[in-house]
Amino acid sequence: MDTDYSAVARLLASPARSTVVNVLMTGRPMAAGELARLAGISASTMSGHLGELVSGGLVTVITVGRHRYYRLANAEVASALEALSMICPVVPVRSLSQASGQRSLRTARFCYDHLAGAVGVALLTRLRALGWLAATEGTGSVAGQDFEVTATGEPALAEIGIDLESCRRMRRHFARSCLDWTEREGHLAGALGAAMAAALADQGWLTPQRVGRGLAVTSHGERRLQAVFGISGGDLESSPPPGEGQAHAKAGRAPNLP
Amino acid sequence: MDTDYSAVARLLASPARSTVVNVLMTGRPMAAGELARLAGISASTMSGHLGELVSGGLVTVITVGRHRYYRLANAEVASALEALSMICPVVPVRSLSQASGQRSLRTARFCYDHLAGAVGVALLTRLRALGWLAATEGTGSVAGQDFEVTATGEPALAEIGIDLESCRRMRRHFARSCLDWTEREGHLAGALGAAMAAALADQGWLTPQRVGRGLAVTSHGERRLQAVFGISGGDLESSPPPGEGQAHAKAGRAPNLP
DNA sequence: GCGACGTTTCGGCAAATTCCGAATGATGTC
DNA sequence: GACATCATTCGGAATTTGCCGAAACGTCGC
Repeated sequence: MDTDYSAVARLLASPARSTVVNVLMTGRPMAAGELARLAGISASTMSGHLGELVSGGLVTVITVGRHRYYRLANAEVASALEALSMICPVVPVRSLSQASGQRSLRTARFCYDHLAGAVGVALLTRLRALGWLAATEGTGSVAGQDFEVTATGEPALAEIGIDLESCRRMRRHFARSCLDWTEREGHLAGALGAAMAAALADQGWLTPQRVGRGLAVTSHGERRLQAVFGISGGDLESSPPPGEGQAHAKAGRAPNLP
Repeated sequence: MDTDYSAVARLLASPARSTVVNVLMTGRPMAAGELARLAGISASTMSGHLGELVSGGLVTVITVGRHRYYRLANAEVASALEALSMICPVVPVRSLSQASGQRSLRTARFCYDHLAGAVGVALLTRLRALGWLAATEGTGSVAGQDFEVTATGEPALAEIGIDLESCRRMRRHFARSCLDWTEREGHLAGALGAAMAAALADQGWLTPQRVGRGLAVTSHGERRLQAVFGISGGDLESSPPPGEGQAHAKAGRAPNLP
């Protein structure tokens, strides 16, 4: 009944392994050698780290020929890492591109395999406002809400290249909101979220930053987001200024001290 | 622009420090010596651990006489720990009380200083349904929603011993939903959430388990929850069966492999 | 089959971590 | 003021961890 954080935390405690999961947060599977190069350590050392991450359940591996591709084990791991990142320092990789990188991370990024950040949040908001997506019966829940595509949404989503049928066939939630840890609102996750992220990236609306997992909206994407969803540039200014957290609760309930 | 998980994770990686934050998740400030006893290590060793947790920003300390009481630094830390706990193993402390402890943790528990679990979720749901609480303007957000007490809610909450004025005076969010990691829905956080948790515990509706941070609903509490909020016992059966996570996303988007 | 390449396993070294007991500070009690 | 209590700092021992290079294993291309 007690939670033991130490086993999972130990895996993240090494800078090398921390770099690995950080890179894998992009959603892109990565080969062992490439991860070694990115972390700046030898291939043999990285192999040991990856073995630990796999046996710890944080990462899975698929073998393709002589390569072995690693990725995060599941959405729960990605979700936990997102939450953890809110109390972790952000390391200044390049003082030059740092500011722009930070900004792009808040604007748009991959969360495991779907879209997070201001774009992800705006997208879900608009999809609901446009009536393309409707919440399923549910419990009037505030988070983790499931959605279904409406009759109007069906052709509209097909228009932008989403294959709804293959989404439904997948053995995962079809569409559900996922708490966004920078925007503090929901963004679209599940099979549909992954498909939309893939479609938007594929059609050049978004382009990955050279470093990190941030995404930038292309000028083409800006026009299309406005035309298709009615999302203007102003919607992508991330709402809460950085450093203003969920609750400064220092003045919490008075403890019953002796 | 990269997140460095290692610094924070290193702090949680030791079983002793993991025990500390786990205990502090109850919201109760704890003295250094008591924490040492709970973790089964010497006072001097614990003192070193606590120093690291404080300088790492996870924990704060207040000095009262010759005692020093430690607590989690803020709601963000508690939130991150909640999320992390979803991918952490649960350690069987006592094989006897384990099952009942697990259950009580899903039914009700403290999340930092407010109420989480099925009770916390049911409470927020009912407060909205009864019209005592209304979402503020906001952005039609799915999570992290802020709330205000309505004209009908005002006297009703006063009835059960909530001092709304002192809640409003606090330098923290008045009322806001916080994602519940076992129920996957929102529960009531913020100053009002803390006040309600304190009131319910104070009036004997809930009673803390001997071990861990779980809470049990007393039979008196069961009657009162029904009478005041219309929450029946059935509402407190936690909805998603354990082990059924947010998204089994193994069949994620096909990676663009070579 | 042969060499090139990506990856993992093994042995060993350097550094960090964890822990304790003894000593020191600070505070409340008599 | 003397003493007990709570907490911290210091020094040192046992253990774990992170890292590398060398060697072994599989797969690909010729």
